[in-house]
Amino acid sequence: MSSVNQNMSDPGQASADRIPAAERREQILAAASHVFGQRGYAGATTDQVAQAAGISQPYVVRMFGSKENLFVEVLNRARVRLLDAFRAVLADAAAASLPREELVASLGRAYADLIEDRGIVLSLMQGFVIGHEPVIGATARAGFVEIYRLLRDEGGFTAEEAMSFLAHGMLFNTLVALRLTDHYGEDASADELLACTFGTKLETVLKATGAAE
Amino acid sequence: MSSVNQNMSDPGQASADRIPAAERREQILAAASHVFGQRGYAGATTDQVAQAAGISQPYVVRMFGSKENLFVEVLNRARVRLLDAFRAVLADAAAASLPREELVASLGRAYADLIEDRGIVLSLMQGFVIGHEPVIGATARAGFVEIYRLLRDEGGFTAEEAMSFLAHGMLFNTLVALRLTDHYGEDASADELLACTFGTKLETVLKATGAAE
DNA sequence: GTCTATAGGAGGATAGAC
DNA sequence: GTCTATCCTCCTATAGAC
Repeated sequence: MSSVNQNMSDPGQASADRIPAAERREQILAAASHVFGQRGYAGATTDQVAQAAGISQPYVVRMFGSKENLFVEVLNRARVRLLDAFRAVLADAAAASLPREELVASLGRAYADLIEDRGIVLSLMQGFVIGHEPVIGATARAGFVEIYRLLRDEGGFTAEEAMSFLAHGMLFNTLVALRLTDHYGEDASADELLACTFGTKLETVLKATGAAE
Repeated sequence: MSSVNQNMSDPGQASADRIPAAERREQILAAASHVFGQRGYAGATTDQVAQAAGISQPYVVRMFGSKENLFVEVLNRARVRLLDAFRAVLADAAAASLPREELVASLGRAYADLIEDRGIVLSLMQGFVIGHEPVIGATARAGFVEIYRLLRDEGGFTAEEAMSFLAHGMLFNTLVALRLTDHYGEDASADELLACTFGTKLETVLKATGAAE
């Protein structure tokens, strides 16, 4: 959240807040994931992203060309993170030749762990919900189908299994986006739903979503 | 979509486009459901709602006080429609003392039929995704929990059953919001997922989502 | 690589006539 | 009940200096 700059292993000019573009880019994407995840594409402003990243608004636009393009890159980053996490689980599962049920549970836990960075899951969800936008919509659709395909092809899921897995993922996303997790303990029905949805990962999720402002 | 006015049973001035407030209100809410469902709360403008309703932008604001308030009313209207549809199914099921599995299927079909007016389902989804907004978020949370409670209390679902039912509903919403339904036939994986998710209601959904612009 | 200044355009809301 | 005119804020994007 702060704009402190640590001692770079990269030599050259040691002072001044000049950071290599690649690193700055990642900083901005991380900040943007957070902001877009929270307020949605239309609801977020490039200035909010800039402030979260500790830089000026025009620089955000300068670096990504446009707000739309920035959001597309946020979606791509989130998709890659998700696919990587799932592929890691699949590799482990193949090595240990886990039974199918165990695999589903492992993938579910990996998904829940992704919420460590709430921006990932939420910005994806914000992308899913604006399929109407030509560029963003196409990106979101392609990403969604790619995840389905991963489960079917690399995970060996049946259509039914993959569908149900995704369904629970969408409920997961919705409960986080709704911020029901932030209101844990206020309503018995809601608590029951949260407990049932998140299972053993309830604590993880509550902690991750409660931490951020 | 048109602003034609039919012969009112209500007497008084027969000409001029003056419509009783209650009816106008419903017109605006229907238009707003459509627009908000499509573009989200922040992405939609009161002027788009006005044009969809065939009236002037200031009149929309005048009648509902603010854009935020209009959206809250859209959410309330959608929630009531959904709860009514579910209660109708539950009443029938009780009368026929259907087995649990049949009940779940019936509720699923009722939900799919709601998509006849895509705005209902989509504006709800757009509400769920901005839990961050103080007023709208609280409304959306309360509505979501109310649906869960209906399934548990009036439907006799276990927590697990209700959770899974909601999960599939969220996937349903997501696929419609993503507009994957508008791209049916373009990708084999996507088609498989759509077929698996919507089942016998696939045709209904494709027709309903394909019709609107 | 990063900032300040600012153009230019929407969009929500209000005033007030009819 | 409904419109036109309009204010004022906010926001994306560009220009150009350092």
